[in-house]
Amino acid sequence: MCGRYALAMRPSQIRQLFYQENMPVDDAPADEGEGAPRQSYNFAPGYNGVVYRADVGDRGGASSRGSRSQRQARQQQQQEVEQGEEAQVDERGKRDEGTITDKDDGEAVEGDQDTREESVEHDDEAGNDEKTTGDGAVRAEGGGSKARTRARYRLQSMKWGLIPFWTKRNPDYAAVLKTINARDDSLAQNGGMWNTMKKGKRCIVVVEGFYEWLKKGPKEKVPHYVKRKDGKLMLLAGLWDCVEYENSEDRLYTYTIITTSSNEQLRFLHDRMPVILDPGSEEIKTWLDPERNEWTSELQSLLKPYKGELEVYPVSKEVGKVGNNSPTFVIPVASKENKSNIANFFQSKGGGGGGGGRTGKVKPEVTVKKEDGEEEKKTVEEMQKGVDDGGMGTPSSKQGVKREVGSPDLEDVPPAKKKMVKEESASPVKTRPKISATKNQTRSPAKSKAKAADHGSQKITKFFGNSA
DNA sequence: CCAGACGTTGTT
DNA sequence: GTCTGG
DNA sequence: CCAGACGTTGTT
DNA sequence: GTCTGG
Repeated sequence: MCGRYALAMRPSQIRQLFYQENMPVDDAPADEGEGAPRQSYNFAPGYNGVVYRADVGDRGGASSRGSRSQRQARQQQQQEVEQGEEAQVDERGKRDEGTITDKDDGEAVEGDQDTREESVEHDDEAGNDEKTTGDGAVRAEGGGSKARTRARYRLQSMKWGLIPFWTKRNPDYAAVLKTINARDDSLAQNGGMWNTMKKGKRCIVVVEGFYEWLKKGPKEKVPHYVKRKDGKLMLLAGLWDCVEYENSEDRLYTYTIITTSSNEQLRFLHDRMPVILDPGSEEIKTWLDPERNEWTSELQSLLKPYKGELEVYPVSKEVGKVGNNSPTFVIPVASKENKSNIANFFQSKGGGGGGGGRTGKVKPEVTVKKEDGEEEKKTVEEMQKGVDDGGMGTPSSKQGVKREVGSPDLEDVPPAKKKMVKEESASPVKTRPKISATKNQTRSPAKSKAKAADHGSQKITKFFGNSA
């Protein structure tokens, strides 16, 4: 499902919005430069996106941390969890209380220093511009000398398509494509690829909205855009990891987006949707809590269909072509029932459609930017070619309301990045696979076991606040 | 013991 | 159809 | 996720 | 890295 989304905002702007939601950002990537997140209304797998996470260190997973004895202790805990999951939650909470300032989450004595130093170095490589303390904690604001420490949280640039830390060589594209999403029911199972990350490398993936293609026939697909009705950033539950290929010094950070069943509102469009969490909510705090190092039913229960209100409407087919990028991709396209959607949009925007149309009789015109820098002008009519219906989404398109984060800002179209990141690096790879043997088309044996998400919903609270 | 998978969506 | 690129 | 390419020999 | 299959 979630295989394409919109994120046109700069990290600095995202940081500001996080601040308003009382979500601390102790570090963030630079807006521009090598390794900076891509700003695009057509964000695709393989791009560098914006991820929010607790600063637990790159090795901050449940598996590869701590001394041998600590690990054994954890295994014991894990067995307990398997035996009696429900009862375990409470005990977990108690344990956490005692470890808030203890920094017991694994980074033991030795080798600790190295890890932290490296972590700081790589922050620079990833385009982060602020210095870090590297200790994964920070003084709470206004606490005076008695200030307690709280976990550090950071925005970070990472690549979409998770590559596990144990991976030896650069995986092919098909493999990466399979890890742009992680199923909630896969996380519910005990073993498997997600096992280490779900314990210690949970994150939030920052988007403005995502695209889904409605199948209207065997051949015809109509892209739809989905965003929050309240205009806030859409925060998706995710996992991240950091890999260092053999014979390489470089660390590669990647992420995946967790999917679950669709809610009622999106059912017409697709049967799956990303897990959406509300900004500033207790759920996000729980999901990112670095002190939770085991997978519990509490964490699993966060992965449920979204209960809040979304806005869904058909958009231009131009978005289908990767490399196209335009703010028009997130505005509704006219349907038979509502031919004037787009014209209304441009008029309400104050008559300047992106260097295109004037108000009045002139047809609205937009500019579609290719990633290589070329530009192409199109009238709205042209853009709607082939789009007939799509009425079910019922776009409301009231632009006047507040500042809608998901709405395009035509006066501030972020410059499309011209350079594709050349990854390959020092690795033979890709060479001459011309004659490849037939790929394995193994049928998926429908794993599941799907522990149906229970219905419990949590309320939004004040949040992270300064310390706890 | 070693070797190999591990992940998703969609479509039929 | 299958594979690659973004 | 979707779109688009997918092939060879020989000659200059 | 960890688990499964042979």
